[in-house]
Amino acid sequence: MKERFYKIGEVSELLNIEQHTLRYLENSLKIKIRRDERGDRLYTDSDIDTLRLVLKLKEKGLNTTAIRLALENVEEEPPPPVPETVPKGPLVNFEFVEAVSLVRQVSEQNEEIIRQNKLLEERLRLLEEKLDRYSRERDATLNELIQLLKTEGAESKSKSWLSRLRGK
Amino acid sequence: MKERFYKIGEVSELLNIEQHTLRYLENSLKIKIRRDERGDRLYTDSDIDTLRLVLKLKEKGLNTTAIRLALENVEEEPPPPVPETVPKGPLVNFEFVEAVSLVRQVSEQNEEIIRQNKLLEERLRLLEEKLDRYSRERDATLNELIQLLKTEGAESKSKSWLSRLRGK
DNA sequence: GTCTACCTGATAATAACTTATGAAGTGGGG
DNA sequence: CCCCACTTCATAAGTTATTATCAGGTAGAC
Repeated sequence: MKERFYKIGEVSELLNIEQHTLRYLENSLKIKIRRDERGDRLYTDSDIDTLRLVLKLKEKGLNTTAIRLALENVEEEPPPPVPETVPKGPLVNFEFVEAVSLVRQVSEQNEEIIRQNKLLEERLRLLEEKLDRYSRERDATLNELIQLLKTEGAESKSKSWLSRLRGK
Repeated sequence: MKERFYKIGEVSELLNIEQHTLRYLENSLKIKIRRDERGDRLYTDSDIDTLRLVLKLKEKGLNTTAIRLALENVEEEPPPPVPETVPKGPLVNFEFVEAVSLVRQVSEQNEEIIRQNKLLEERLRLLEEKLDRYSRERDATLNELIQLLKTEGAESKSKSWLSRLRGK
């Protein structure tokens, strides 16, 4: 648990970065580094990890702003596994929180609409089926009628089918 | 469901960006924009949304790479329903970028739902029309038939209407 | 006292990124 | 035929970001 501190010279060698670059990063990224009584920087292992990350992101081509943003969302979040509710970090990350909650909200609405759509869809399907059945029935009925007319009509037995029709 | 397309000139005015800047963004961000037969760019509403987002991120100071990253996490998965929980960080806990991408995702989903809704509505309208037509037709036909049966059938002049029916 | 390792602030030199312009060409309309 | 609104490719110009250097200082070690 003994915290180990590195001076800028060591870090510089360790990470192969010029000291002035380290100072530059510290400023531009607004990274806070401890100081001793004399004002000399004291880098912790964690700081070095952060720097390694920064270097990686830089390689990827992210600019200072993006890296700073990324760090903001990292620094304080390693402990909590998956934050059930909207993450904290209220100090810096107002917009982030906002975005997340917005997403939640919209997502919920979306789900609701999707549910309703499903219901609608089902109703629609039933209706279509019904209509289909109806039209088929109608065809059948008419065909039947026509058949009757053709056969029985030819025999002049009009009475019979007429009454049958009326009976219905 | 009618997709509306904008030419670069319109988009330029709409978003207040020079056309060459739009082309630059397209290249640097590797955004894909549809073209017509002549090669002219056709921007969809979704494209414009994307551009708005890009502009916002630019204002925040993110560089091309960062924005591209943010967009990438989005473009890929439009179909997946609603992410139940906010996904965990991939490479580096880059939650902000993810949030942004989530927003895009969700709003895309939103559009999709709206599209589906419109489709459903259209189907419903067609069905109603169809149903109307059918029932009117059916009534008409049956009435006609019944009329025939009542009048002519009663006079035993089956031949005449039967042949008429056959003539049809 | 001189070295070494650090600090700050300012400035210079580069590199990278964005935006603006120009040239040359296409196709639709009036 | 010319104008308009596009296209591409290339290049210039303008901005920012990053890296390097220099100057002037402090404190501990030998």
